[in-house]
Amino acid sequence: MPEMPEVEAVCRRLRGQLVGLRIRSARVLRCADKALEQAVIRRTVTAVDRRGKHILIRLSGGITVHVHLRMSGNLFMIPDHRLSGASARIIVALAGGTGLVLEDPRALARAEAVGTRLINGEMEKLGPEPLSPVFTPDWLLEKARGCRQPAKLFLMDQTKVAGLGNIYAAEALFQARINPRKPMQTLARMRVERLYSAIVGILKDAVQSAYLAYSGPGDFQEAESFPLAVYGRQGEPCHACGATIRRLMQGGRSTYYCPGCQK
DNA sequence: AACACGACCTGGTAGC
DNA sequence: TGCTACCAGGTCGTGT
Repeated sequence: MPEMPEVEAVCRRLRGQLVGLRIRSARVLRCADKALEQAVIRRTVTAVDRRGKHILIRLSGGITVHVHLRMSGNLFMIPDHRLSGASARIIVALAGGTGLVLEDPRALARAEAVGTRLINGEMEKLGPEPLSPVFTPDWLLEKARGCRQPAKLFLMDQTKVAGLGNIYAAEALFQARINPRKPMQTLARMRVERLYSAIVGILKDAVQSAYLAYSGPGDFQEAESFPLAVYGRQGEPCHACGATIRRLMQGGRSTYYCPGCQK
């Protein structure tokens, strides 16, 4: 479910509530190896970082809890660690009695306790953060050169740009008026620049709205107040040109696009 | 190298 | 109502 903006909202919220707290105990029900319980006990949370869609909870002693929410995961604090919900997969009891919960009805989320240096090395394999200065039109242009990948799959590829998922990739392509099937190498410079602007613009807005809407528990769908131009709208008219929004399959996922606007 | 596809999981919903 | 089929914001491993 969550893409970068939702993961960012999760991290910002956790950062304020979790940093400085000591872990009393942890209970792994699913989604992680049992070894995590012993790896985190009696350690203190020093920071909460994000890289792409990955959440990195830094602990004292050079340990990081690496969490990926995948499709339906959520991570939030509860006032009492004994009162977690039905789909709680990992429950961490903190000093003061509060709790940190990894919740995921589908149990596809994953967590692991690893060495901080090791996981930082792994994260280097990801593409740049789209809202960081490293991500530039030239960088995108360079990556697009000689790349035969369809534009949609390129945007979903976390080693190209970190954090875009199925929704925002589709929305960015719509805004840039690029057909999702178009191979990256065939895009003229101007269109790549337009794509760059669309990615940055959409993610900035989405981060803002995800942060304002996100309250911890509950799901992101309800919290989603970001206006979607094409995603999930197949059969409906395009707001820009009136053509019917279509759905196609790419890499086993649905892609939504406007055949009138996106050439 | 570049793709397709199944696996991992459960829940919601549309259609009969 | 109750069943089935399909769909879901992600990633990985395997096979062609």
